[in-house]
Amino acid sequence: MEQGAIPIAELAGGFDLQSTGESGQSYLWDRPDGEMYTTTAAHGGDAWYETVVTPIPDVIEESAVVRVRQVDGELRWESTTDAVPLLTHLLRLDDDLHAIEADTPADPLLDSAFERYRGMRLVRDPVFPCLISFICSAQMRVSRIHGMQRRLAREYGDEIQVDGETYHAFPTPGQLAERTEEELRELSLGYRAPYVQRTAAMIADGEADPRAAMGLDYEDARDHLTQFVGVGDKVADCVLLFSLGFTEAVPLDTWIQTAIADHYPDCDQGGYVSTSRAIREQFGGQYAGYAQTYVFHYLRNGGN
DNA sequence: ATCCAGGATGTAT
DNA sequence: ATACATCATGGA
Repeated sequence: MEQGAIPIAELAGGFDLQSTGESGQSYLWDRPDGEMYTTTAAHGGDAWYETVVTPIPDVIEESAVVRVRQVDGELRWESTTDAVPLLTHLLRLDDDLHAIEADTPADPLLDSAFERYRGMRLVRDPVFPCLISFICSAQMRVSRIHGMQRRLAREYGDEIQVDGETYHAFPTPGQLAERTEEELRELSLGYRAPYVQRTAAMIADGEADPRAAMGLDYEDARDHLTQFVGVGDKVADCVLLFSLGFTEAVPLDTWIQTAIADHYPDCDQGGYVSTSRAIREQFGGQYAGYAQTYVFHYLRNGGN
């Protein structure tokens, strides 16, 4: 594989690979050391993370294997292609974290969360794997969501052999659409199995395209995504934030609902849409999703 | 054993 | 629009 390194010092606001990779944004990376989600983020870490990326228009034309680790102030990578534009895309390395933090309102919770996980970036997942990941996320723990995506890739995705190692791409819409609900239940998807199968079929059949949301205003984009089975407002917000580049999206999950109750009670407007508007403004508007992700990771790790 | 996890759906009001 | 029961699974 090709190799290279990106100096962290060249990235505005730095970078923290472990908090970016293990904060419950993306479920498409894996640690070959088997320690995903097992160690606290306290000591940073220098573990390898790897993923298989299927073609992304204007970024990569062929499927690629990418491995990356953070050590000695560098982001070192191995890949079947030039990983610099690919990692820049997937890990949003061109975001200016200084500017984003400066645009985020100061309050005790946000200050603590940004300080604790400085260098954490949003991800930009491929949209179909992201959509399936968050359909699977309903009432499920982070580590188990990750396990589901690993099993889907291992059972139904294309195999790629590189340097004697076997990698598995995430299945395409067609590959998932041709599985039965019963087969997916065998992977412990539970009641989410028919949601995954039916959404994959909608996309494979050309009935709907999640990428069409990219050309819409934020709330219209969210409504567009809720047409998929198993996708409500919250999952739609996750796809907008972690795949489609809507950095203003604030997914209202259980942790953020708790944060609203404890820290921003005036933002509780009853329904999802109006509460979303209020917390989005509370978190600074355009990059409110960054604040959401810091708060989520901070609170989920015990608020310390 | 009982509770809970990055919620969504179908149904009734 | 809003309220409610129901939906699998496995770890604490």
